[in-house]
Amino acid sequence: MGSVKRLAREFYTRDVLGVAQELVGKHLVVRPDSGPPGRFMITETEAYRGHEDKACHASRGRTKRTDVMYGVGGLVYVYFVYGMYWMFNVVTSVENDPQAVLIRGIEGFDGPGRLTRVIGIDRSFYGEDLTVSSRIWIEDTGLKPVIRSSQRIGVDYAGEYWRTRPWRYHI
DNA sequence: TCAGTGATTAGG
DNA sequence: CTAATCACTGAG
Repeated sequence: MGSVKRLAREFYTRDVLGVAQELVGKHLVVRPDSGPPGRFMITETEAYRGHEDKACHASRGRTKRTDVMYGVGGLVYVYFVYGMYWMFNVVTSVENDPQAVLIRGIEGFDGPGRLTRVIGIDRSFYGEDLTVSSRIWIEDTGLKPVIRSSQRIGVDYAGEYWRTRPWRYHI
């Protein structure tokens, strides 16, 4: 699936703070089993930055769930939470530096659990490679929206310092 | 404000 | 094996 606008490896193998900001305004493309691909502009993201970040799942080490975060940037990290919701994340940085961007909103659908339901992302996307997959990828749009930042949502457990990092980015 | 819902994880 | 936790959502 060779779209010329598909983001390549170099986009993802950078620090998560830059990638999270630049993903806002890009197009997430998801291909259902049959029919045309769905395109959704990313409107909100959050950065989770490796072992030291107490809000990041990888701060408690490498487990079956977090394994993909230790892979190369551009892989998909999906996990299930609260018994109902799939969370969709994009792995960033190089191998063994477990960073990821949580996609929190797409145009028309705010909320990380809502959007995965709408666009049909589930466990089967775990480990998918956005740079080569025919099911899911991200495209450049040329847009550079004005971004605002704020504290991350739902990470009160991480303690004062990590809870207050302004690593949520949105239009 | 708060219940629902079940995978994941740490601990015995 | 058990029990606590959880990067959430929608109803009231």
